This record gives sequence, structure tokens and C-alpha cells, in this order.
Amino acid sequence: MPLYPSSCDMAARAMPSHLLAPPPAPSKPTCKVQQDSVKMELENGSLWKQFCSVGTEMIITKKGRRMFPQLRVKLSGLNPGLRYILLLDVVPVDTSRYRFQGDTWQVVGGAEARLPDRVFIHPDSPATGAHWQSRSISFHRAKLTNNTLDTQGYIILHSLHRYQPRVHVIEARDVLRWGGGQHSFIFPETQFLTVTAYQNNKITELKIQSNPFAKGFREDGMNSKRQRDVRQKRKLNEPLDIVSCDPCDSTELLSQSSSSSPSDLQSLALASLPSLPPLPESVCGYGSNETHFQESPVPEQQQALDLVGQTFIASQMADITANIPADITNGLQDASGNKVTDGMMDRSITMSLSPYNETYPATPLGSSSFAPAPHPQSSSSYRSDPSIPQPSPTSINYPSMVTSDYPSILSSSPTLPSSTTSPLLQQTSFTYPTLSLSTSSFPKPLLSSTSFHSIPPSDPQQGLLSPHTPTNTYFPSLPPPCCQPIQQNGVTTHSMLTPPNQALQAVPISNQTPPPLSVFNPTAYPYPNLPLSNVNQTTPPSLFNLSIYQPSSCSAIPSASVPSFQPSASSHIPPFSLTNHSLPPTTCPQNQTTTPSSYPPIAPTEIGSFSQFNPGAPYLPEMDPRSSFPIPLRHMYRQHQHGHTHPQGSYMDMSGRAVF
DNA sequence: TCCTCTTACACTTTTGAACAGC
DNA sequence: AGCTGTTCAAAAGTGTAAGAGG
Repeated sequence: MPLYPSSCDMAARAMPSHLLAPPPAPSKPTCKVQQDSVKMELENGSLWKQFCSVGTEMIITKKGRRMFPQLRVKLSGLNPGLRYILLLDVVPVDTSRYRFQGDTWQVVGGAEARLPDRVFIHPDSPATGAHWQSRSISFHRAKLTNNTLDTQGYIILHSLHRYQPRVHVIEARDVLRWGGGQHSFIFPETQFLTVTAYQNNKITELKIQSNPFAKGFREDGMNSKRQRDVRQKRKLNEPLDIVSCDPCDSTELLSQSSSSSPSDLQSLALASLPSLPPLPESVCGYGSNETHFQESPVPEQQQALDLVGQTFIASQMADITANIPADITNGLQDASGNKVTDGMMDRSITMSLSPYNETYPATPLGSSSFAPAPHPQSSSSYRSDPSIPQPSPTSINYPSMVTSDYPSILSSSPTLPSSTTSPLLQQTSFTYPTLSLSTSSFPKPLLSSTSFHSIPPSDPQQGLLSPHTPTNTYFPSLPPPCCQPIQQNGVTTHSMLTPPNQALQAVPISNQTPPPLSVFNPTAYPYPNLPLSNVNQTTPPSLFNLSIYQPSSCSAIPSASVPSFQPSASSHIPPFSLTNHSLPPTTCPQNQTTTPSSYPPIAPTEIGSFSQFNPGAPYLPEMDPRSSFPIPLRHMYRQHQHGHTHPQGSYMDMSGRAVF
């Protein structure tokens, strides 16, 4: 089956795949997808902005915690026929550690050593552009943890640090060979601080009001403070006075209410407040204010399309699937140990946001810079407030972070394109998981420090992880008062005050540039046939150094003696290991020879694949482990159709290993 | 003593298996 | 036999509060 849509197929087939570096220009206009036409909107942007205005906090736990609000995006501009992989990663915004003091977050020191980067692979991946564009894409299954020894593959973060999620869109073919079509997006309003317990009561209130799982903690919920007090009192008094503690006695509740604590009253007050000022959206061009929280039924047409798309995927998966050990292929499990069988359907939840109109003067991101306005759907825009200290460009002082020797699949470096050297190409050693202190030739930040979404670039001139003492104590990289598209090195980024008529869905970190994607088949997909100098000049930042490796079942990879990863221009990179769940265990492709010296040290058993239930794929029944009989197709189909079965998503660690 | 983190808890939502009916 | 809809228990996802640990 073709790797390209039929209309482009001939061009693609015209030459051996290993010579497709970069891929041939589409022969027909219909094939052409403008790189910069890919757009991403944050669907629940208004919710994010509410949190952002207060200072978003994300709980991280050892067992992993989901993010709330969840990242829900809408994609457009993709080639409907091409397959794409969507990834989520989270990178530090700065090199500071924070503490919540006096109702504000303050920098209290330098960041802890950077943790291994991990990437959440959207469970629908790979899927066609049509698939991605036909629905909202939610990363709600991604989990954050503070467990540095986490084996589930969750995204590991430090507590009390500030992070920025990123979404990456990659053409699946890029996984196999050099080509264009990588897109990375950040939404500044999705920055958050990690905590193990909420620090800001306003965030707690907002979470409780917004998150369905926390419904019980709402004023009218069974787990509200009032109710908990009632329960506690009943517990204490039960042996003595049962009658007065009747939970059904409304007078009891009222009396409890009247004597509620100040914080309780505050909660009530908060809940009764008018809505949060409608956050400025239109001016920023942050897409529509649409809040598609409600799940909408998939039209039949769409289902048919899905079927076609998934068939396409399945067939192509067979094409690109590398050998996966049977135990992996058949035993894919999600992080919870459940079998991954289904593509994730978007299961939006209806967010009933309670009015929230309090102004939080000391909020990190300059909440007061949001003009009050009706919530939440009205258009709004970011407005700079002169009274709010804005980060001075010079106040953002980013110590260098490891990069060149830090083998991330997505270059964890939040830096932006380099005009010098592709970090991928710089990687000369594989130091995972130890941070390398090498600061050599780290790409310079693309964006000026005035960009509100500036992410800590690494500056070779500065010390690594040195204590950060910004002059701007609160959130050093606040949105600047002026937000204009920033063009540099051919990459356009946007800032907050993009003219209203300018569609600004996300901050594209990189596009239009040859990806530093590094997923190669040792022989079939050698490193792009580009002169290194060219690469250096054109390679964007180390945004995406994706390295996905072949399972060792493909023989020749001596797992025990895997040498350092040396992604030099001549390096051979193992092929991407993708498989479809309904595919039988694969065998080593004939054209795959291995070059052990190019393989990173991966434990073969950790190499996995991600899959999805694919009703359109050739049906190879999943085997019931108990009965050894195939699980009825109808069951799988129904689960898919009803969205009852959801893969938990997959994760990759920094070396590109998929973690299940 | 303070700060941070962990854990148990009670609640809500989600998931998926079983079942009945067509 | 296959499909649809309902029910229900288990699992998973929430914030809270108490307590541990540095």
C-alpha cells in the first residue's frame, strides 16, 4: 500500500524510498499542502485562559495525574490523505523553581536538573489528515507524574516548576525518512506550574467548578465542605445524637451552612460571582471561542470516512511496520494495563463553568491584563496593562540547559530554531538519563526574548542550570505588551496582539523547515542526503528530534551492546516501529539491515508500538488470553463505535522508546 | 516550625461486560 | 447471528485533610 495518497503515489514510488530525502515535490497541486497552512486551535482556550489568568496549577502525583484543563485542539490545513502522528510533550518554561507566597508565585531558586523527556503519543496516531481534522483532538489521557522512576511512561515533571505543553504534528512518512511537514505548536495560555497540592485557592475553586470529576466538591455536591462537615459531625455525634445529624434534614444543612468557615463563604462568593472577564481572544486571533466540550455524535458520513481512513492507515501500517515481537504486538497494553484496542474518540465533557469574575491582581500571567468581559464565549483579546510589570527582555535570563548531548526524541529544548546546527546532528553521545553539561553549539533562540511565549533558550554563554534570579519575579516570561508575528529564520511565530483579523490558532514553533526528525531505517532510510552545511543552515530548532527505534526482535540489534547514539549526518537510524493491533506479529523487513553502532541503548523489551482498533483494517481477530479464542469482531466494533474502548495513549521516552 | 509530599478517603465519571430485545 | 440499547459493577479521576518527612 502506498505511503502517499493515490494522487501523489506515483511520484513517491518513482524513486526508491531511501532516496526520498527530502521527499519529492508533489507532482500535482492537489497533493500540495502548504507547510504553513497547518493550523491548530485550542478548542477550550477560554477555559485555559481562565486558569491562566489565575495561574494554572497542575497536580502531579506518583501514580500520574491527568491535566485539567485538558489540551483540546483542532487541526486544519493537513493533507486529508496523508497520515500524521500527534505528540504532546511538556517542556520547562524557565530554569526557576517557584513557591507560592503571599498569593503569588515567586521564584525561589534554580530549577532542578532536567528530567528525561517523555512524549505522549496521541492514541489515534497515526491517522490521516482527514481523521485529525474531522474532530477535536484531546490529549486528556496524558498523565503527569513527579515520579522520576516512573515506568508507566508518564511525563515526568518537577514539582513547583513551570512548564509549557507542546503539540507536534508529524507526517508519518517523516518518521521513515527525511521530509517536510513537521509542525509544533504551543499555546501560551496552557503554561502551568506543577504542584503536589494546590496552592492557590482560586485555582482549586476553578478546578472544582470546571472539572466534572470534582463535582462532588461543589457547593451542592456531596463532597462539599459543608457536607463533609456534616458527615464529620455526624460521625462524632452519631452515638449521642443521631436525630440532629440527619443528612436529609435541610435545616441541618442550613445551620451548617450558616456556620461555615470563611473559606466556605468565600467559595460561595466565588461561585456567585459573574463570569471571568472574557478573555481576549479575537485580538490574539486565538481562533474561535468555540468551546466544543460537548461530544457530538459522529455522522455516518464521518464514520464512513473514518473507516476509509483507518483502512488506509492499516494498510500503510503494514507497509511501514517494523518487526515487533509477538508479545508486544499482541500484548499492547496501556499504562493501566488495559489492552489497547481502540482509537480514541474524542469524548468531550461538558464544562459548565460557573461564573468567575474575580480579578486576581497578583496572578502570575498578569491576570489583570485581561479586560473584564462576559464569559466565556465572547470575543476578547489580550490587552497589555502598563501597570503590570512586563518582563523585560533582559530580565529573562535563561541559563543553558542541556541539549546537544541530551538525547530527546523531541528535542526537549524549548529553544527555537537554530540557524547554526541541528541539535540532532550535534548529538555525539547518548547520555540518557544523565544530563550532560555540554553547552556546546546549542542553538540560539529563534525568538527574541520579548516574545511572550519565549521558552528558555539555552545560551552557551551562560551556566547550566545556574540559579535563576530574574528581575521579574513573577513568571519571567510574561506576555509582552505587544504581540506581533515574529519572523525569523523563516519561521513565523505569533504573539498576543496579533491583529484581530489574523488567524492565530497557536504559536507554531516550527514549520516550513526540514525537520530534525531523526527516525531512520539503517539502510532503507539513511540520513537525508543533504550536505551537512545545508542542514545546519536550514534546520530548525531542536524541536523535534524524534528517534524511534526498532525492536530488537529484528535481530541484528544486539541489545546488550548497543553503542552510543551518534546521529551524525551519516548515522543510520533504526526504523520507526509502528504496528497495528490487528496486524500479526511482523517479521523483519527484508531491506532492514542493522548498523549496531547507530543504535541507542535500548532495552529491547521496552520497545513497543502503539496501535488502535481499526474497524477498517483487515480483521485479524484479537485473541482472548483466557480462552485463546478470537474476541468477536462485533465486540470490538461496538466498542469502537460507542467509543467505549479507549487506548490510554502511548508514551515515548526521550530515546524514542514507546512505553506502555 | 515550616514546607513539601504522600496517602486514605469520599465522591463522580468513565469504562466495559453482561444481558435482553429486536 | 448480528445489532442495539440498558444496566451495573469496577476502575479511574477528582480535591481534601491528615500526617509524614526533611
